[in-house]
Amino acid sequence: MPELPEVETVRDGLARHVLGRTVVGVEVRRDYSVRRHDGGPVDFAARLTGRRLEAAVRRGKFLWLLLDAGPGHGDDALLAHLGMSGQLLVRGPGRPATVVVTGPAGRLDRPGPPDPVDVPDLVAAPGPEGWVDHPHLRVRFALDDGSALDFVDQRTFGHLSVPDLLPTADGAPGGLGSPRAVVPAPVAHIARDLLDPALDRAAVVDAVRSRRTELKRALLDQTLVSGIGNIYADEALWRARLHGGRPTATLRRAEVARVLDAAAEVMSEALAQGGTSFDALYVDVNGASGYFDRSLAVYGQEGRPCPRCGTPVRRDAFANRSSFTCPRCQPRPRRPRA
DNA sequence: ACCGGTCCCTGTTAGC
DNA sequence: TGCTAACAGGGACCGG
Repeated sequence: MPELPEVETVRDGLARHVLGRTVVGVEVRRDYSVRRHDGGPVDFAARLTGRRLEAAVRRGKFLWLLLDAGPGHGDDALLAHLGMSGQLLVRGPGRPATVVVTGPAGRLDRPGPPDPVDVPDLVAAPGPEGWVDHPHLRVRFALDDGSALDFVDQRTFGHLSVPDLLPTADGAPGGLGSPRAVVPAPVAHIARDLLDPALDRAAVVDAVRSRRTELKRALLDQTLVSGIGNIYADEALWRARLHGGRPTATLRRAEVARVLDAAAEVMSEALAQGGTSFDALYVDVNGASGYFDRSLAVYGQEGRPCPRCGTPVRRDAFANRSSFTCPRCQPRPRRPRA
């Protein structure tokens, strides 16, 4: 599923493939994919038709395309969250599909080669006259140059909407890639992420310590710092040699800073690996799964040796999910987690 | 106001 | 072999 580095790769791809284009048609094939849009599917399509895509912005795992200002419509944006299986594919006129975004669902939680069926049907797709639709195509945007932007989402946790824009609280750009100090209303409560130069790292450290919860829960709290999911939380905690069950109140400033640095580091590395050869077909899919195959120290590695000390990685239930730790590098707190 | 638990959804896989 | 249950994931939402 797309984590922050993958979403950033998508943002970058959108910035280079669809900016400046105008939406000439919108086809909503699954209403559920626009369930967060207030006016429903018809209004969703109406608000986008005729609008120009002006900037591609990301904050945490939220992604949005700023729409042109003008009479007859508000100050708004096309907002996307890819959920756990969302993809945005640009299908250029006369070319096979360009994979703008990773990756077949489940590649990260079940490491292995890319799905041999999921992707090749895109390669085999003929030109615009006879496009073969992806089986999980949910929404299609027809663009004015004959290309299309496809929202494909197997598990439908992702969603699209066209919300109004609000000014940012700190006056800084709304996110990476934003020329303006605005954010979509549904993103207003989402904190900046670790790749955002406007993030106040020291303030995040204080905010984490002021919480009355456990460290991993705080790392996953998108109102403190955004973009850290279950995978990166576990990897960052392992790098920082901290147990996610540590009560935040017992943490030193330096410990919180260390785990935040580690999270930023893991994400930057993933971005560097996944984003290098973006334009080549399927590189994201292969690159992403390759990165995770080789680079995950603990996540999903139950029973395999810790890369640092060789102790078997341990799996514990956590909030209806799993946590992976090295029992030696990451000692559990004295008081067992609640 | 804050915090933890639940649910949304689908395809794959484990287990009976 | 064929079925069901468990599982993965982020975030909105709700109840304490």
